[in-house]
Parts: sequence; C-alpha cells; structure tokens
Amino acid sequence: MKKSDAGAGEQAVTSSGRVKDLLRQDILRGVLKPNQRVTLADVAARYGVGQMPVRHALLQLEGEGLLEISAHKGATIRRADAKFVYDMYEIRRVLEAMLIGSAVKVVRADELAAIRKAQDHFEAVATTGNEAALLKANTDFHNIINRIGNNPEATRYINRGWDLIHAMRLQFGFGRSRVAAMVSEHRSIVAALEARDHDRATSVAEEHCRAARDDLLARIASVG
Amino acid sequence: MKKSDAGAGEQAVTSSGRVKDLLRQDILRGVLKPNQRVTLADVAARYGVGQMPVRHALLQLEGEGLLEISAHKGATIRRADAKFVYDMYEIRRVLEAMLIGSAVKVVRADELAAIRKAQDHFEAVATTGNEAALLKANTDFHNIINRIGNNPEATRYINRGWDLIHAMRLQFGFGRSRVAAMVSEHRSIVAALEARDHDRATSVAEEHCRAARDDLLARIASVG
DNA sequence: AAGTGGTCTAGACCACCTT
DNA sequence: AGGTGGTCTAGACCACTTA
Repeated sequence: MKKSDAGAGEQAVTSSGRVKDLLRQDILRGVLKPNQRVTLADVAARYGVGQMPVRHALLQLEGEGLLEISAHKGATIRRADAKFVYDMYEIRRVLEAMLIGSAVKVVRADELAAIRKAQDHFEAVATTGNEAALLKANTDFHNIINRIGNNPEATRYINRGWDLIHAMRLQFGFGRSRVAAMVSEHRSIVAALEARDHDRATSVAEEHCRAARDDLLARIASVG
Repeated sequence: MKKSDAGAGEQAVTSSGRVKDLLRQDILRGVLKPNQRVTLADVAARYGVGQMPVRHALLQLEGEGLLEISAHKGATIRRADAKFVYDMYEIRRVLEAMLIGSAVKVVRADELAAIRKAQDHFEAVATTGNEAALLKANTDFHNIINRIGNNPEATRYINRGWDLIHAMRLQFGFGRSRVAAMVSEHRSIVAALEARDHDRATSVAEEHCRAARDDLLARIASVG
C-alpha cells in the first residue's frame, strides 16, 4: 500500500481529492441520484472550494464510470437501469470466475486463513441486519480472493463503477432470504478454495454472482 | 452516434479534447514511451495551449488507464511489462468470450454480412504488410462482434487502456506466421457465428486471444 | 437576446526534491 | 534554501439553452 495513493479509502491531500471522495459518498448515499445534473458552481459552493478542483474531481469520477461529462454541457450522474445492473454483474461474473480460477492454483495457507477470517466477520455482520456494514464485509471478502488471483487490472475493472450498484443496493436492500443464502454461498466458495477444486470454485463463484444479480433485479422490479 | 461525443475518432471541440487525442496518438506512436514523465509545461508548450487543458486531458487519460498521476508529483506513462500484457489479454479473453457467447444467440443476417465484410477487408489489408492498418482492421472486426454482444460496459472495458498494447504491437510487430494465423482464426470465428455454435464460438475466440497474447509476448521476449 | 454554466488564461501558492 | 512543477483562485470568454 503506497503512501502517495489518493485512493478511495485513504486520506486525500488535495482539494480535488477531498471533493472526489465527498462526491463518491454522496452518490453512494443517494444524495446525488442517477440522472441528476451536477454543476460546478453548486458543488464548489457546497464544499467551499473553487470550481477547478471540482472539475478535476468530476473528470476523475467520469473515468471511474460514475458520471458522464459532455463538452459545454456539464456532468450528470450515470443513470443505472436494470440492463446496466445486469451488464455489470455479467462482467463481474466472468472476471471473478477468472480470478478465482487463478487463485485456486496458488492460494497459500495463510491466505486461506485470511479468507476464513473475512468470512467469519461477514457472518457476524450478517446477524446484525446492518446492510451498509454487510455490503462492506462482502466487498472485503471478495477483494481478498480477487487479489490472490493476481491480476491487478482485472481487480480494478471489477470495482470500477461499482459504487453505482452499491448505491442501488443500499436503496433497495436485500431480499428476505438473500443474506442467509450469501452466507452459505460464501461457505461453498471457501470450501472449494480449500479443496483447490478449480471447476467447483469457478462455478460456485459464477452462481453466487448470478444469485446476487437476480436478487437485486427482483428488488428493483418489485419497487417499480 | 451522438454528435456531442468527444470520443477517440471524432473531432474534438475543446482544447483539452484535442490535447487528449494528440497525447493518445503520441503514446500509440511511441513518441511518449512507457515510464516516461509527462509535465504540464512541456505538453502545453508543445501544443500551444495553457496548462489547464493539458491537466484535464491527463486526468481523462488516467481514467482510461494510459498513465498514472499522483498528487504533487505529476503524470507518467503507464509502464507495460510482460505481466501487464498477459493480464490485459486475460481480461480481453474472458470478456470477448462472454460477448461472442451472447452475440451468437442474437446475431442477425445483416450483422453476419457486416462481419464478413470486415473480415474481407482484414484479409485484404493482411496482404499489404501495413501493420498499423492491420491493427485497425483487426480492431474493427472484433468491435463489430463485441457490439452485437450487447453489453456496452464490457465493450468499453475491453478497449480501455488497450492503446498501450497497440503501442507495443506497433513497436514489436507481428511474428512471422502470425498474420496468416489471424486470418484463419478469424474465419473460424465467422464460421462459428454463422453456425450459431455457442461453445465453438467461445472456445475459438478464447484460443484466438491466447494466440495473440503468446505471439506478442514472444516478440517482446525475443527483443529483450 | 439574455442567462446559465462550462472552458480557458494568467498568476499566486505551496508541496516535493534537489544542493 | 532554492528550483521545479503541480495545485488552486479569480475572472474573462464563449458555447449552449432558455424565451
């Protein structure tokens, strides 16, 4: 973990970095809704900075796929419809399958322990009903496995733009039995990794992804 | 095709858009080499604009994965080693397999005709030995198929950052028999699509990608 | 035809890396 | 401490959108 990284979790040292993180949070928490316009003056006034750092932040968030900018017309939060959700989960499905397929061949005992620990934490959070914490624990679990897959580009792609999906998940919540299913699917993933069973690991990971996708799409459809 | 798009091929209407395209070309043609620092003052002077449009262009290119920016330290062209090439081709392999798997189920007769036409053009260019034109014809061929896969996000991801790979390909060239193999592999892809054979289409596409990867890696290794 | 809002220039400021 | 070079402010300019 380099110190100079101004990534999502770390402390931003520039104004534009701070604005970027604040905007990301606003998107995640639904303060900024899909399809909404974002003007330089508004954001600059809200956060007490000039327009330039805001513009830099917007350009970077555009690169992450969270919003769209067109010349002389400004930025709008990317609108995320059912097709977008479906497409994003399909990408995640094949990339995670690829990564777990690589991971299963090289995973070490201490890495398996870290995965199990993340899963224990996930199961603990699952009993609390705190969906924001659950989302984070789930992300952590998958990121550990993905990183062992040893393809940093793919790991980046998987998380790119995913904040939009997380925002929808926070808005629509999980289906009634989905949390319990997640726990059990994660256990299957861990078991497949421990058995170093390549085909089972990839198929279980793909099924996990499809189930998450279908649950979210059902939640979206049921609300309208 | 929207007019307001300031995308790669179209006419950029802003200074930063022009600078972005120029920088992309410079990366592609090897004027800017991997690992090289890119300073605002240099680029601004070279293209006769202020530093701000340059900075905007750099931020956007960072989002495309072509370079890295760290706060107060500036931008460097992303360095692309053998592992990076391998990883990028792995991503392309699984995403293109996914897309052709979708495409084979929905492809229409007129789309098949367009694919065949692109392949005819590719074969015509293949006889000329013009590698830049060959690269473009190859990209066009694959983009047509990918687009039929109807996952715009995935299509975007596939092309994201690929300029770095193209730059290496232009630098190292194709292996002796690679061009002929590309022609024949493309024909297999077209045949699988025409037969609407899902499994054959995905496996042929994956093999095509692996062969391209191994050829480029061999070229890189042989030069040193 | 005016208003809104994005784009660009010039210059001040300041973080980082030398000597 | 000085130099280099990225970051930010203020304001002019101009494209796009109302009426």
